[in-house]
Amino acid sequence: MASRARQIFEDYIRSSGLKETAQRNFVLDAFLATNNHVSVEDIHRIMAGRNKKVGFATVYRTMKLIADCGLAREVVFGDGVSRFEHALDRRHHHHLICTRCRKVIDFESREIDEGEKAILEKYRFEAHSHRYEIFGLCNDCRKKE
Amino acid sequence: MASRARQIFEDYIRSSGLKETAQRNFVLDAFLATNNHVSVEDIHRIMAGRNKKVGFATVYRTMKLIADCGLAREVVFGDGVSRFEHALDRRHHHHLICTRCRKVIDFESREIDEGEKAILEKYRFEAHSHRYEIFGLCNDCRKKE
DNA sequence: GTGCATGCAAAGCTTTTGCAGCCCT
DNA sequence: AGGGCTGCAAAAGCTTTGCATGCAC
Repeated sequence: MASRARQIFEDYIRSSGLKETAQRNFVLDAFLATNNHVSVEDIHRIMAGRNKKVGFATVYRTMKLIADCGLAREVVFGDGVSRFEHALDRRHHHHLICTRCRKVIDFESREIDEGEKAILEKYRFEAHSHRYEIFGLCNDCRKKE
Repeated sequence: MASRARQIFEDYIRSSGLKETAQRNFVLDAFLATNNHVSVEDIHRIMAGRNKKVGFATVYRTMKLIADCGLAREVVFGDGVSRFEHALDRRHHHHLICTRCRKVIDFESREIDEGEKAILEKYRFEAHSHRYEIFGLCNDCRKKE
């Protein structure tokens, strides 16, 4: 699947008249190597560990490309840092965020989706994107308390 | 109700060993005069219009106090600006945010609340706070399209 | 009188932008 | 050969902090 992602990225680069560069591929590989919710700093650190130093500006610029071609989705947890999660073959979901260990659990809920649908109809609102984030303690951290 | 808010603020100030100052009251009054979702800059502008100039730093510091005593709740819509909404006698709710006219509509949904409850049980997660934000076009802006 | 509060400016953070030099095509 | 790409540094925005002065108690 990583190779499929690379194919999508390459196609996007080509069809947009952009150029395939080593840096862009390093950033994509670093992102694909992660599981979830990485910040630009995370990506930068991963590459540094691989001796693939790329400037922060380039990481920012490349992550935008990766998001534009549908491989990543930007998520904002409200701590002033933007993060990216995988979007390829990934259904839309929401997040449980542990404020103690910083773990993020993805969830989906048919009931919540139905509730949203009802709200949108009630207010005749046309949704383009949405996010539902629940902050608190995960099960592991509750046990440790 | 504004007077009740002022009472709560005054009690909080006194019981914390802080000092009641003209600036703090100006900020509180400016906040109480608003309806919804104001940024620090909004507060500052309102006071400027009343010829009550207070430094930005003081507005930031005072809004934190107002939130600490339960009169305001901080909300983050992901555009890099913190905003505050009224919290006194205000049930928890979520937001529909029009990306065109920037209007914010509050909503509540029993169905969504139930869905959240089920998710929390499923993951044995202890929620401390949550937010559900739906971005898109409000009814007025849809008509104008 | 003491110590917190204020205001200004400076610093902090994350993210964006400008620009000279570099490299893909 | 040419124009996009990179990296550095500077800038931009929002928010916080340090510090001298001022004011509440």
